[in-house]
Amino acid sequence: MRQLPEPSRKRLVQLAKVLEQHRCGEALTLTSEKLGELTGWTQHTIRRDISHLGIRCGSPNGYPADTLLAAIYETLGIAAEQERRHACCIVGLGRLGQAFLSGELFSASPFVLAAGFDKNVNRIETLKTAFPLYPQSRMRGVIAQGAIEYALLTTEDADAPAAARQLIDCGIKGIVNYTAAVLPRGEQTLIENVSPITALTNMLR
Amino acid sequence: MRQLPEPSRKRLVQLAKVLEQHRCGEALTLTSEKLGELTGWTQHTIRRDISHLGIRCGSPNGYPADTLLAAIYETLGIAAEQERRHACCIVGLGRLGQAFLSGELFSASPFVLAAGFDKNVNRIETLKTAFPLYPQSRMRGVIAQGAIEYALLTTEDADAPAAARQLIDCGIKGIVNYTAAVLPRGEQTLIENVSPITALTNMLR
DNA sequence: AGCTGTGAATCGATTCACAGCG
DNA sequence: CGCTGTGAATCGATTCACAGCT
Repeated sequence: MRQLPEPSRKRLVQLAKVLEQHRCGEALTLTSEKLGELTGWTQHTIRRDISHLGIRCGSPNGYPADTLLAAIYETLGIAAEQERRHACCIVGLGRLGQAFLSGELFSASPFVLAAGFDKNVNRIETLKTAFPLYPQSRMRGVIAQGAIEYALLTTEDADAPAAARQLIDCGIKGIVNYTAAVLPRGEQTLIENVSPITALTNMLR
Repeated sequence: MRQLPEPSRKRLVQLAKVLEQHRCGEALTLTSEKLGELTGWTQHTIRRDISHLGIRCGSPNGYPADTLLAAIYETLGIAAEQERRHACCIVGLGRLGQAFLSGELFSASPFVLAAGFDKNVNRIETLKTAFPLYPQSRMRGVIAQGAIEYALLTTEDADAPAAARQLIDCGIKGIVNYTAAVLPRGEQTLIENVSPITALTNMLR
């Protein structure tokens, strides 16, 4: 099996969500045409993406939804069965960071919030959370000890590059960047930019 | 001038941010190599992207930062001078939506928050904001009247598809989707998926 | 018969390589 | 001389077209 192309990977993430949404009560099999309608991609693209999974579960009435979903989970590394969880942390506990603190957002996902960091010690003493909060200086140790893989970056824009550099030095696998700052790049650290400004600017035309 | 390729557009958005960060005090000209270091892309890619702008401002010491920035703004449609503002709204005023309400986030951008919507009337009466809040039923009228172009979608996942359909029917230009739901597609409506779960799942490997 | 799955063709983006310019 | 700017080459993803399966 060849390495999954990046665009296909991202589409499969969406496709998995579509299948989850359709899970209960809906048709048990879905054709590539139907999946195309639901996602906005062509049936060609859908079929190619699915073929990357290396299963061969198609039939004249389409793909069995459950088999397909399982195969996507498998390929993406979300092996549903084996209950593999990925630990995440939040860096920056301002207004935006606090919105994620409840952790409910993550309850139906393979991710768990395991720690929060802020440079303001006052905040970490005041806030009530289901997981521990630490001053940013303790980042390295906590990330290593807790085997934390990913980070949500929700600091002030001005503090973001420095915080990102720390995270990269800790060997974090990926940073979801909610700030408008452009972050330094690390060899092994992936970055997804999701600041509202960036997203909106991307759409301008 | 040909139509700007989508990948180049997105890189130019980032490049503009890098130039803004370097604006004060730093070198007045930047070579493609330097820009490459700052962004993680190759100098080839950078030069190609800049060539799409159709200016010819390069020299052996690189590009003049201010000219370059102005050209990017021009091409992206953020004509800094003419103070063209793009009105946005927030749909869904739960924890996450409220984090955006202050609108400070948008102050250094060409975007302005012009309205908020929630299906829960209680919320729109309780919250204090610098712009008006409405029940979701009034979306169509408010969006038309306020010439609102873009929306941030921060409802519960379950309510997201319906809200998106409404927005698409209103002819909104783009939706920044903070929910994990996969949204229906409209002909003229762009969608950026920025839910934490989606972003994290994209990075899994 | 109608779908999938996949080689082959196409299309578009990135990279190379070098001419032209400051 | 060292950079930019851009045709040409390469690389990768999407689309086409059809063989194979159910």
